[in-house]
Amino acid sequence: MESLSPTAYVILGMVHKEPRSGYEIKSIVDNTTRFFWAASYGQIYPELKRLSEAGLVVGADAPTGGRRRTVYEITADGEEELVAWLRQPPVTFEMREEGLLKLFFADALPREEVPGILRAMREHRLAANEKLRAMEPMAQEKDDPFPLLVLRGGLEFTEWFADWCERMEAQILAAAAKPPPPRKGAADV
Amino acid sequence: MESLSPTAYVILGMVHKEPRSGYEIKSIVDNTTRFFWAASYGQIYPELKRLSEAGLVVGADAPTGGRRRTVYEITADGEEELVAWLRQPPVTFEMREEGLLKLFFADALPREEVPGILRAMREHRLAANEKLRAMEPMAQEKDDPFPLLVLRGGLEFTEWFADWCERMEAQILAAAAKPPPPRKGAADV
DNA sequence: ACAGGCATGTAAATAGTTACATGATTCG
DNA sequence: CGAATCATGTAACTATTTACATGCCTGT
Repeated sequence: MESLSPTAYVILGMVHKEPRSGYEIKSIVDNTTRFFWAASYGQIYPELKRLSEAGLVVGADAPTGGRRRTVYEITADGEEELVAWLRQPPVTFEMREEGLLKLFFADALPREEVPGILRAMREHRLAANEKLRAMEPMAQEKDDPFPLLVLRGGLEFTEWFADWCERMEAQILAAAAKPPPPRKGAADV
Repeated sequence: MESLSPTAYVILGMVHKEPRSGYEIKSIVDNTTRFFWAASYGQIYPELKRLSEAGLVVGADAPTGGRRRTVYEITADGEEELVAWLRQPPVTFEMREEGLLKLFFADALPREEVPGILRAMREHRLAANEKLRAMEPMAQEKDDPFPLLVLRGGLEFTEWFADWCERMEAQILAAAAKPPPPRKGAADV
């Protein structure tokens, strides 16, 4: 059998506890794992079909009124596949942070514009923090402790990051205000 | 003009200070921005061609011995484009962390196997931290302070994350050792 | 009646990685 | 001489997003 795409495991994990529809999976992902693993309809529906063909999930008609709806349940094979994956040491770690990239190249910008980058980054992290905070009550209700643990990691991370932005902004501001130490290129002796 | 791909800006930023070859750009990216913005040959060479056609960079033959080599220099238009981009508020923030995903689904695993996930995550962060540390002297030599600032952010981040993993592992271990509080599903009255 | 949410799906585009082909130079 | 590194480039593949099409149901 072909090896599964990373998104396949998100789906297997999401249908592990109870059968769910593609739509439900998407909305749960958007409210939980999206901060460290996103998935779109364009991935979810085709992947459900593939998983179903591979016998790792089974779909069942579960219409709401006259609205057609298919919920997918994990099979024994799917369960096995999920657990085998969970046992593999995690490898993928990727980050794409446009703010850090801009900061990295900030020398190309007039100094007084640099703090704005950090301010914008900080605001993004604070906004993310609030979204996570809003989810906390939901996660607390469940008897599964791990989503809550991960969520709190997210809270701590966004707080650390926002704080770092603040400190770096202050540092740059302080450096700009103080006597300019030996500067770029020219020997200003 | 078509809007540029995100990777295009990495390239513009990389050739901003001095002309560089595609090969050099790749190796600098691999040693610096890759932690928050990676790029492969498959992106860099075609993108250099596009940027060149758009007049944002100009290529010049600069062979090393008999080995053909093209270095690209940024043009006034390219400079303008880069600065305009730097002034836009950053938007992209993405993370894909297989470890957190596994932790999120860890309820599907026997409890005693969960700390292993955190241990593996921690080791990855510590390894990344060491790589960053090895780069610090290089960054310190330059007169541009921003790459160093970003690098130190990376150091702090990896340290925070490694520490979080350690604390969470301890917490899980402690919870497992202590009297098991009301547990999953069954009412064990 | 209409907005908004539920629900499934696909087409097209964009992004990005991996692997390979090719060939020169340098260093041990 | 052979390995590593410098150097450019492409083809094939995988991943992922965006936007759209379709249609039902619920609440106002």
